[in-house]
Amino acid sequence: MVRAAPEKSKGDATRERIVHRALEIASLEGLGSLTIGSLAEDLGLSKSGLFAHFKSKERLQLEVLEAAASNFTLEVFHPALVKARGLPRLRAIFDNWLGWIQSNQSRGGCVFIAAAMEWDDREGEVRDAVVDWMQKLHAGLVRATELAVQAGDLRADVDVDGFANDVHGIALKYHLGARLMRLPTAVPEARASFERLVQSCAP
Amino acid sequence: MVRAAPEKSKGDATRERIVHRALEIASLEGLGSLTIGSLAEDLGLSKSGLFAHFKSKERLQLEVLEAAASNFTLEVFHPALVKARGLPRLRAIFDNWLGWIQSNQSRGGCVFIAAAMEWDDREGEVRDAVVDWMQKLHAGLVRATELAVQAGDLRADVDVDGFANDVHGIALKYHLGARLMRLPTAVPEARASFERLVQSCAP
DNA sequence: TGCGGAAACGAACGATCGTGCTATTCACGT
DNA sequence: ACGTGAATAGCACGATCGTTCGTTTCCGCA
Repeated sequence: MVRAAPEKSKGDATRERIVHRALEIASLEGLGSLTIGSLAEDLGLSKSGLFAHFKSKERLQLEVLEAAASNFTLEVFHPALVKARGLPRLRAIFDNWLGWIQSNQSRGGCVFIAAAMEWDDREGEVRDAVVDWMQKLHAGLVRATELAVQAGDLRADVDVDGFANDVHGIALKYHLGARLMRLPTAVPEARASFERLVQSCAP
Repeated sequence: MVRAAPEKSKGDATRERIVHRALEIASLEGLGSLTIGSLAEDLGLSKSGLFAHFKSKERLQLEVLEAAASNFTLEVFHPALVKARGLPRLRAIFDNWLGWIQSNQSRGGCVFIAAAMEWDDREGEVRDAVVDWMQKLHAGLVRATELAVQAGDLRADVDVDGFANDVHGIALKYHLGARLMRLPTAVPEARASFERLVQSCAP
């Protein structure tokens, strides 16, 4: 039978469970180190039973990225929409982003950043998906920056693309400081960098 | 026999050859994806013959990082020493850094950045080595920034740690733009970010 | 209640992983 | 020139990788 929208069958439930756990592991060990065998054992499934849900490992990786992308917009962009257009919303996006990267629970860092470094010299659908998401992220940052300019929170002559790049750079450096270096000062340092950047663009 | 300094035996020569090629591959595929079998085949050696030089894969990875570190100081920091203390030297370091990341030859990006993302949630000597190098990199950037302050090129009240963080962030974002996104505009954008940062700290 | 298809399993495959052993080849000092 | 230790090769090991196939279990509808 061909179902239409909600997809609530038993298979879809475990499939969701698999992707959810796979995202956690991929965040910790990297999307490339994600292995079907250990993932199946971790979930109490058989290797072949898990594999049957996706016809290939690459498909699993792509669904993991898809889930991560939807989580990102849900945890970073959406909550910021309640803030007023302009600097408040921009700051909320940045703060949520820091929280997403740190993610005090078991999740380990932004899976896209790790995947971006892992796949930057490879080819294939995984790489394409990461590139695509990065473009959307950049577009989102640019849009928020433009609104801040329109709101008069930033000078009218700021390079919105450059501003988005700089914010992204601060987030990347924060990822290093918080996760690799495990610096307790990473959050205030990142916030300070952000505020300095905003200050330098203040009208 | 225990030799002292120059180490010119046959074994050391091939050992050097191995590490050199291993660094190239690790830059392209990632330090974790580096495999002894394919590396041996690539060099025309037997797997066991190559393995005998290092007693473990981890040791090989550590020597690769060591070689990368010495390359970095040789290509990024040392050439900048001919420039005058202050902003000229700082700018030279940044430019050399961009060149190191892009590295128009077969080498693929900064192996430390990739390793940093790959090992940020693992434990072991490789992680320790990456952390150690990152600290030294930060110290080098801070030192160059301090000299720029002393030279009067930057305001006396700038947060040198924060400045170093921001420069590092710009370089990280450039890595993404140049390698993953393959943007031809990555270099001028990174330079523009750097100049904006300097401008915002000008006396 | 029974039936049909979806879902999960068990076993096996070829390949490759890192790592030990032993044997062979080579370079070099006496 | 020879003998010796370093350097490399050959082979095998257990483990694990992604993937396939055939079977079994289970859910949901008639």
